Amino acid sequence: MRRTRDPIRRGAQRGLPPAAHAILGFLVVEHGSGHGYDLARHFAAGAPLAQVIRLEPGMLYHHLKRLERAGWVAADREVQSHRPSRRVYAVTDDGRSELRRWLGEPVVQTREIRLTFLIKLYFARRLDSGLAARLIARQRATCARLVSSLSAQLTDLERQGTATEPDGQFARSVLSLRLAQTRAALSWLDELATGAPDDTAVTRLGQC
Amino acid sequence: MRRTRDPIRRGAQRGLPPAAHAILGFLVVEHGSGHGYDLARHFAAGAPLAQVIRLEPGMLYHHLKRLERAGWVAADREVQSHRPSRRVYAVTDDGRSELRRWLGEPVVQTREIRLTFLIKLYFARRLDSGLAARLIARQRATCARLVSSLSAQLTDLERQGTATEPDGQFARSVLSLRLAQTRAALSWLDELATGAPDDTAVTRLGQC
DNA sequence: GGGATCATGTAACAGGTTACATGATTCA
DNA sequence: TGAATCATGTAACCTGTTACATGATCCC
Repeated sequence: MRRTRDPIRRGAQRGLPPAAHAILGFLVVEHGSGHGYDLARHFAAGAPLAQVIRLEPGMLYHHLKRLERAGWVAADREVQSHRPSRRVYAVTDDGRSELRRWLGEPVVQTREIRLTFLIKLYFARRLDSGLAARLIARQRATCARLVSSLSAQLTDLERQGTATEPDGQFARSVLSLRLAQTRAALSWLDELATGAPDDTAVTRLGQC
Repeated sequence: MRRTRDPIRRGAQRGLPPAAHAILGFLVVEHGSGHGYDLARHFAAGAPLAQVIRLEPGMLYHHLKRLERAGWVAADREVQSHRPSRRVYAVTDDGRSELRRWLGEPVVQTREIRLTFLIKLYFARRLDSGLAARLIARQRATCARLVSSLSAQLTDLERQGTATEPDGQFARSVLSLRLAQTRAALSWLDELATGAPDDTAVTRLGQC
């Protein structure tokens, strides 16, 4: 007897992935609507976001369908003479407020800075410099809390004196890597906020 | 719009993922053989590698099958009285040399340090301290090259003077984040090699 | 008697990568 | 005449996550 599984969507609870939000972002930047082929250019080699996220046409069209299902965009078929007809997607009010919410929210983990945070930064800067400043400030606070927490954990580990045993040594290495990466992110965020050159930020790292 | 296509990739056998190598590593550490249930303990909460990689039983058994298909382990059914019979996997000679090869190879990208490199470090230290020293040295060299390359790119960007335009500013931010993260990894690797405390390494960052 | 432990898996779902299908039109 | 552009997808194949199936024995 096969039991049907409780169809509560685990995936729907999580928000859509950063790629979907990037699509939403480009639609808003381009006056609120656009079609797949046109959007693909923003992810092709040479485009600024291409250094951060890769998005093949297949996935692009997939995300557009998902955005439509979520009610953040509305599709309309546009027939052209001498050209294949296209699906034009327009951002809805829900889509706009979702993008705004997402752009203001910092990422929780340091490793997400490389992808998700950079995408947020790109659109926040293009759409609203105040929002960008707020995003950077909140991300800074999140990273600073993480640095405190990691420092405390590292101190605890050293107080336990297990750092000389192999497993303790490894645990210490893991924490110290995380700490180093998060501190680097923190000083990079300071740089973003002030526009100061790189060397200044590196020097500042020694003081924190 | 041109889409660059790489037709060679199809049949090219990618290596097994870091999780599979971690399993191989534990088998070697535990005298060359073991079974799934036992291996699962090394990935359960509280185990040292659990801070780095998460591996549910389902994936663990999946990887064991793949290791067997690759010829790196050989399975044998062991019947026990009073206990369910188990599949005991023994590492083959091919498996041993593959592990050794993998453990000596540095990771190419900075983001792989958080997962793949830490796993390599864990097993290299447990199996052969000379191998660990070599791994760290080679990873250091790889990161140092990356730092040079990223610095050069950043300098180029600034020489072009596009850093004031929105897209140029973004490209600069992306590069400077990568540079900061790779520099942090580099000084962490120095720490690993010397065993110096964290503060020393942070100070040293200002000099490089 | 009931939960924890031993032991190995499968099913369904989620998400991404790579290659290719389709077919018109425009341009060198 | 054939390559590139316009435009939207599908198919096959990976990896990974979560939950559950199965059934014994050990410990309280």
